[in-house]
Amino acid sequence: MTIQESATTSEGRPQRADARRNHERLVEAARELFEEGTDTSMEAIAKRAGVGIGTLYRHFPKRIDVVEAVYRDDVEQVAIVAERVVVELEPWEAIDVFLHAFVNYALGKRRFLNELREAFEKNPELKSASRERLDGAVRLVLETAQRAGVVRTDLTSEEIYGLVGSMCMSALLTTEQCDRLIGLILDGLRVR
Amino acid sequence: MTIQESATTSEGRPQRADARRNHERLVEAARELFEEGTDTSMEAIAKRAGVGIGTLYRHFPKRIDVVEAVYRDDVEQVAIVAERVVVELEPWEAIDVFLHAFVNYALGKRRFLNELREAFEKNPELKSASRERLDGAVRLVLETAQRAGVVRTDLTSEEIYGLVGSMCMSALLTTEQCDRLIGLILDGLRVR
Amino acid sequence: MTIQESATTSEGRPQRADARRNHERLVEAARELFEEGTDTSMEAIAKRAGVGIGTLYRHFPKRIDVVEAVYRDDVEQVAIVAERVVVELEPWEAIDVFLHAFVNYALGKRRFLNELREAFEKNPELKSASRERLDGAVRLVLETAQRAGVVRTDLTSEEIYGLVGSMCMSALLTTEQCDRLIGLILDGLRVR
Amino acid sequence: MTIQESATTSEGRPQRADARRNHERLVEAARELFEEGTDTSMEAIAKRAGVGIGTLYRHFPKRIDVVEAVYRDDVEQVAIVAERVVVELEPWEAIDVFLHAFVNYALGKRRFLNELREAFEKNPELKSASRERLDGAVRLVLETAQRAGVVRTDLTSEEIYGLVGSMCMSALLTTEQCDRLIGLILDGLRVR
DNA sequence: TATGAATGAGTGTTCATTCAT
DNA sequence: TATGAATGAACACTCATTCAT
Repeated sequence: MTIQESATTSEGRPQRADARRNHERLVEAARELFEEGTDTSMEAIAKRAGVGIGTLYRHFPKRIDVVEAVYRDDVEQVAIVAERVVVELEPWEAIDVFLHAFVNYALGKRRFLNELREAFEKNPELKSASRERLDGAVRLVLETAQRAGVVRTDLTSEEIYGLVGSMCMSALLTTEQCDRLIGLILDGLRVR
Repeated sequence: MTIQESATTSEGRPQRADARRNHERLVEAARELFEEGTDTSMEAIAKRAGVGIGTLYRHFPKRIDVVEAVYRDDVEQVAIVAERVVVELEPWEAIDVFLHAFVNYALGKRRFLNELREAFEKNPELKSASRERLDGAVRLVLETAQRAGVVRTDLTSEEIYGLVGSMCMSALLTTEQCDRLIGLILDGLRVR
Repeated sequence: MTIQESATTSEGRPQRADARRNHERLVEAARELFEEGTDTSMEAIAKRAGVGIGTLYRHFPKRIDVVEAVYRDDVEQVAIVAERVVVELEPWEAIDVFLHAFVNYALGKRRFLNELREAFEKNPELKSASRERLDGAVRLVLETAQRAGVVRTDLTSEEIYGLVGSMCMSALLTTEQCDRLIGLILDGLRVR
Repeated sequence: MTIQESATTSEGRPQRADARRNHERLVEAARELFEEGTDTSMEAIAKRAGVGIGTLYRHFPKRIDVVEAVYRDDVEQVAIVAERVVVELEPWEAIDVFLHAFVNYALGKRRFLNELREAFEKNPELKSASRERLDGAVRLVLETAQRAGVVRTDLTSEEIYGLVGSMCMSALLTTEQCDRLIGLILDGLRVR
């Protein structure tokens, strides 16, 4: 499901098949553990990925590099969903499905926020790049719906993204409350 | 600004002046460090408060007790601001000032979220109690403005609270963006 | 049951009734906690005795002073039992009752051994004095029985005392095994 | 002197030469410190073994695991002595040498008792297994001597073991007294 | 190259002891 | 005098990171 599936990359990322395999496994393992929230040590990540701690460090020299890799992959996956719903579903259905997917997805990041903030501070490029990618995804879905006349036009993707995304991050709302609020937002968006 | 200023409390909180002083200092030190986000060890809190580590532990036997104390105090302060603006300012000004105060305030909690979530899990009473207090504060301001006819009546305090509060928690929004979004929300609330 | 019941002591021990009362309470509380074995902090002792930690330190400036006081009191109590059985019971019954009492008593000291050893090292007088007192007690019972012709005469009190006392201290024997072994020893002692 | 000298073990103990070396060093260091009795912190054990604290924890995740390892090794060594004297010495000499060795050995455990008791409570298997091993060792020596007709036959290994072993544990007996008492016991055992 | 053993600074927490009230 | 608040050294234990095999 990830996007970097080519065997070689310009920046010299893993060539050998097993190395690439390990890279993916590690990101996946880290994602799962970050979502579970507890005991996310480097050791635990390596173990869950089924490799030695040394191998983890070969791929990601610092802990924060793991955080960054997970987040880049996360963003990529959301963007891919956007691209998919736009071509596969009706405009309104697309935005409905996308927002709920986005919410469900984002909810898994709650425990990950402090690490993420740190990653942003150390590497501002990460923030701007993923920001753009996410904005693009939301805009893609939103503007398609707006062009089809099913969604209000006085809202920017950034505003939607800000409200929805941040809402999901709150420690104060339950999953159910988030879903209900999304319903409210969708109601507000719809042209009747 | 805190509310418990009487020399004795019914629940048996510290009576001795120096003990009360230390208690306040510790909460204050903890709040500052939680806002700064990094290096929030018990040692650091005690040091910033200017007391020995043992004193910190006498007041708060577990780390999570510090988190809880800071949060309770936080909630109290927000509620107090609500009560103050309602009597001191015009209805619309009150809601405007309150929401911006709330936002500025909540922004300081960003780094504090994971700890807070853990505290909620360990002590559900903390969540419900502070939830009620906050809801009450927001409702006080909102309903006053609604009765004065300056704010739409089709919104509940809970919705306001949910949107605003969670927005502030996002790692993805800058302080400036939050302030701008608050402006948008206020615009949406106003009866014109 | 303790022996120092006079209101004044040559060495300047507590004069005031409440102080003496506290002293006794503290020793009693400490004994109970040492037997239970866990969490025998100075704080816990003071609490169980119903006094403040400061009061504990007024009576016993160092932790080891509590250990010493408990042990002196222990020895005294055993000696008193010896003196009592000798006058109140038949010779054989006396030794039988005494040894079982001694065993039951000594079993409570198991968790106390390391502290005791330390006390001996810091204050050799404690060891020799209590040693003498205990030896005297055992000898009193033993020799009375020997003179009455119901117990073998080729054993010294020291040997009895060594075997029985140390047996009780073992981590390796259960209470039941200790009782059984005492039976064996009594069998061996008896003149038939 | 230890028994596990093969490079690999069935249960997955450390394979790497340096790891095995460290394991042994750590047990040895811990034994020495437990015998000395004071200041037996994990830090002190690691230091004495010449490794970092992390290495100690890699080998023994909890303090009690060190206690257990030391005790298992202790028991093993005593058993090995028994097996050796039985084949290398005359029956009476064997029992004489063995008991004195046992005593000297056990005396080193005095300061170790409370830790040991805790280990027994947490892991009853430890108690039963080592108990069996020790009983077997004593029985081996005793029965060999009994079959050779040099020792009384009306004593079980358990009784010997109970008396001798526990005697050594006493805080109240000096090393010399223990040796003397062993002499007495040997006298009592001998068939004349 | 992959592995996992080694490292040690850092963390939460305890507790004997001191001292202000 | 009795109280309990304050102190800080010490402890068991964790984990990111380095390095030998």
